[in-house]
Amino acid sequence: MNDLYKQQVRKELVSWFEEEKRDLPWRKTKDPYKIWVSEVMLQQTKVDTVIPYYERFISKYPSLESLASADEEELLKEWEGLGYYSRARNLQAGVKEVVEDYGSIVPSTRKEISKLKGVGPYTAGAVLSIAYSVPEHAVDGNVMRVLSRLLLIKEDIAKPKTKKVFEEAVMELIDRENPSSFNQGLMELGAVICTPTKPKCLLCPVREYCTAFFEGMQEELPVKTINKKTKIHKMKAVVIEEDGKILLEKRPSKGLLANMWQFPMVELPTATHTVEEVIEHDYRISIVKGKEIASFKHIFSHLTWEMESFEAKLTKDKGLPTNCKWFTKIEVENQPMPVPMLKIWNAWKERNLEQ
DNA sequence: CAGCCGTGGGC
DNA sequence: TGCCCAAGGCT
Repeated sequence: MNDLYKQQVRKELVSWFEEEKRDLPWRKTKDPYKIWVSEVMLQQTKVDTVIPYYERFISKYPSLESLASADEEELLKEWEGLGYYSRARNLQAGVKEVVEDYGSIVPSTRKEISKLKGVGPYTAGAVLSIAYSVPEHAVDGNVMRVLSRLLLIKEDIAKPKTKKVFEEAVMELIDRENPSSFNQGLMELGAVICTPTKPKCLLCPVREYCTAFFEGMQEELPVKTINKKTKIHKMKAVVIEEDGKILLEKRPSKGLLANMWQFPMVELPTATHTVEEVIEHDYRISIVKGKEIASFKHIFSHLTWEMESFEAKLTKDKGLPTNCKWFTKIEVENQPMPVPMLKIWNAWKERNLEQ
């Protein structure tokens, strides 16, 4: 990259971004806290999905202090449906660190901000450049795709080691006068023009500087390996109503769907045992299975639940585990539940509470 | 480093 | 339908 090339790319990218950028809620502010919230929500999540969550979240937690003192269950409820729920807990933990250790001022150096829980290399660079105009790299999937094409970088972006190549490229190319628009410009370009398939090269502001376009290779880049099949888990859940209350179980604080609530659920890999038997063993209750509620497949990033759910009647209670609790139907609505549980709950309500 | 961690949408 | 994809971080 010679100096003239870099200057031209910066100029075209920044001016394109400032003229064409989408009107998004988090682009109305430079508040480091709000930028931080948006960046965490946007991790592996589409803009259109994030918008309503962001609006509700900032409305409920407008400041570092308000989030720091938030109730964790309420926080998770705000996050319900967004996925990757540990993001919410890590965000709050990071915010608490800022309030307690940094006088409620989000740190403005990579070294300091990177110490915060949930703030990795990307989020650090994004907050620094967007909120503080610090010329730091913010390399995500978009940036790797755009730069792999612009600079004809053929290394496998699935390998963690490769990210360093792109971070170094950004540090060389970045507009030090306007790192905010430069970094966002790269991501915006990746989102609307330099898309994974069928990139809109004829609309691209840096087309004439793009090596892959010159070579006609834009569709072949970036190089990315990987794809593993998800393992199937056969899950059976039961909705148990007793004296107008519903039995829920809180999941462990680590691992899949941490701290979320669910209906009592067991995995039956083989047909060796019945649902009733395994429920009795795991929950120390006896039940009689009733009508089926909903059956569906729920695909996570690395595993699949083949769900079946049933109504059930309680016949004996030998002392529930401490993570189980009875809730009124109103209270059930206020517990943070993952999407597959919401599906069951909605199907159950439709049958039992309407007319 | 590799595996884990959600969800919804596009083709 | 099946697979890929998205503004990643943690362990």
